[in-house]
Amino acid sequence: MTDRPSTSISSRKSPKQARSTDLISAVLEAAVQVLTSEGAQRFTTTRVAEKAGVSVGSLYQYFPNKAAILFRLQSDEWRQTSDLLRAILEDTSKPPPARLRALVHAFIRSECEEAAIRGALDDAAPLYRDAPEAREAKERGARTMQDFMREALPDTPDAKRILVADVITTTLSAVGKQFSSSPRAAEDIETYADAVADMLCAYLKDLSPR
Amino acid sequence: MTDRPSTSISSRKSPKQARSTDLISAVLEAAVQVLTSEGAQRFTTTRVAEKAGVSVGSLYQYFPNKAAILFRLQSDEWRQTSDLLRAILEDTSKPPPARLRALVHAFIRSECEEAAIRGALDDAAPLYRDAPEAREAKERGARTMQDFMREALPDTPDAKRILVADVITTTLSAVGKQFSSSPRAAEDIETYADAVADMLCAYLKDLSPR
DNA sequence: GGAAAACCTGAAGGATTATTCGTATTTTCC
DNA sequence: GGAAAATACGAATAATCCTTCAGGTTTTCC
Repeated sequence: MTDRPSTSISSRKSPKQARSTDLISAVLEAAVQVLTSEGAQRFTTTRVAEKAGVSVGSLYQYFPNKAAILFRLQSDEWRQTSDLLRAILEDTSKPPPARLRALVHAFIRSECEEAAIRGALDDAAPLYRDAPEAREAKERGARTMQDFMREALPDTPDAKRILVADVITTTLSAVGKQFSSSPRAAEDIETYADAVADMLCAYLKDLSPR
Repeated sequence: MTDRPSTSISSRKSPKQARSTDLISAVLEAAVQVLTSEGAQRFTTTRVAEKAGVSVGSLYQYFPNKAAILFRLQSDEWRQTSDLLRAILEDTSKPPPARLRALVHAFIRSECEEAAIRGALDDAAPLYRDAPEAREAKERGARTMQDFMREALPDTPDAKRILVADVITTTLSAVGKQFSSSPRAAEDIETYADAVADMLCAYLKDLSPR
């Protein structure tokens, strides 16, 4: 919390033996626990090491700094989510609007399920979001949506389609984040997701030439 | 950064003389400068006091803790924005969709104008967002939107209308936050605002009985 | 068995921070 | 002018926190 991380955010050295691999898993698991139970504010390397049952020194052998642990967690979340979304958007057995609706439900549900960890990761974002590794992760997600748009709005000019994809992606991620920041009942989640899907589908319908 | 603030977030004591009123303004101005130039991470009471040209002790005579300064800044922002939005939504000379469109433009433009300070305030949000004073501020904004909805969707059941108002409010604030977190060209702002307005208006149109 | 590589340990260094409080200065008001 | 109230000061306090490093332990592999 004293300064911006000067070292890179990537791994420091790769484990060669079983015990070190276990150590890394233990650290990551402990990191999730510390983050959810204590919050981003009290997320410290010492606390993570303690919870993981290892020494701080060991932790620093595989993570160059505190931000690296957080980035690793966020990175795993991103990959997980992006796989989920790609699978839904590329399922050509359903028409685009149905896919979009399924996407909204899956995404908002997923955000709410892991609200605790995501909220804390968001709070900690200032520590890792400027890393170059973070930028490319987002761009990968944007491309998936653009490919979907090419199918959903085939007659729309490229520039417009990119804009629409951007608006929808931003809306979804931003709304999901905000909605899941308060605890929600399972029923409310579906109701809300339906409303958001209604909105996005209405937008698409409005854009399609009739 | 060591612990959650135990004391309230409200003012410590009210100024009686001119010099103390000046001191408070100086502190708030300096707070904005420190926040935008150094970021939430390096926002410290000492730095604020230094930039304001006063001593830390004086600062603590009118703000019970660091969070109070941040909350005060955020609070001022909220009031400013909420006044702007209310004025637009209550202007009955235009039909609801036109008002909604104007709202989107005004809001996104305003968010982008003060992106630097808002971004830093968001980063610092963990320090003040749990305060009870913060909750009621948000509820006040929600009511304005609901009143507007009563006019835009007169034939929609209450429950549905509240949901729609929630979705639109959340979308707007979340999208505005996210969009303004990267620097944008003036031209892109209008293009983007138009797209968002298209989306919200399409949603409203879809909800209105035809 | 034993050397080398990999790994683990945790006390200590070096920094930073929020907040207090005893003291000094300035303003008010009689 | 002068007492009392208001205000201002800033060194000192008491926490944390991130990260390193010298030295010990375990594993690998011949």
